[in-house]
Amino acid sequence: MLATLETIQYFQDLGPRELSSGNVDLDVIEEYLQEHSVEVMSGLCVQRRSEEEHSMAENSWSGRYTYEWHYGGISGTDERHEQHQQQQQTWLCQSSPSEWGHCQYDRNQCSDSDSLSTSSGCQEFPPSLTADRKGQIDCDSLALVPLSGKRKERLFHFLYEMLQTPDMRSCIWWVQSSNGTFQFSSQNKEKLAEMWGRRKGNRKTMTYQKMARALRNYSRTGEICKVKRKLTYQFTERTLRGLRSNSQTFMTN
DNA sequence: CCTAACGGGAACGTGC
DNA sequence: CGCACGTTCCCGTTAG
Repeated sequence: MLATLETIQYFQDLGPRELSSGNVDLDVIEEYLQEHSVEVMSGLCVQRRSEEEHSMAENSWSGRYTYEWHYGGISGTDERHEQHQQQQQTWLCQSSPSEWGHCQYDRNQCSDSDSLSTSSGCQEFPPSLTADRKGQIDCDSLALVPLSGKRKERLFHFLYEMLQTPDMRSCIWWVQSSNGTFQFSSQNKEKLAEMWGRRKGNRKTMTYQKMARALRNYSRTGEICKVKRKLTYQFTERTLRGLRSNSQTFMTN
């Protein structure tokens, strides 16, 4: 929590010029994220352990998908679990079915970022700090980073984290955050891929091509699907729900 | 025709 | 050791 706020402050401290120009050194951001993500998680775990000494085992996994992991600090009590479920229920009710075209790209809904002049109301690019700050940065920033311990962080966690990081918008941004559609920058997608590779500690440099292959596999598992639009993907409803409820829980505790 | 992006089979790596 | 699952490699295809 504290670290999350510090993170926001950190990016704010970079100054408006760098933020708006998108020229912030991505290495610096990555370095910062790596350093602090560990702190965030360990901090939460320590705090939680002291609060709920006999809660569920840390990092127990109850489902098929990684986001169904329950950190000790998240779903410790039945009451919390209920709240968690209610949250999901609420989310389900709020999201209109029409927003979930089951990964069918609908030109009427989303304007193509290549033709930004066409306004549809759902296009969230070009990235405006105000749009993001009022809607997302306050609640989700980096909360999903710490898939600590036994299970490796997965690509879609990383992407979601990047999508919540304002300064990564030169690499990746929401096309329509309400339905989980996001898009990679044609210019900076390789940079993002490299960051992913380095975070995983790969021997070889990760490329967008390889990262996209991993993304395609998500369509089989129903976690992310491809949108018929250049460099654009969509978190499935289930995935997005899991990601959001996780980050919300972090913030509210 | 060229290039960027996509698609998918198969090999590889890793945790259990 | 074997299995399951996620990642990476590689190459053909598609679209602009």
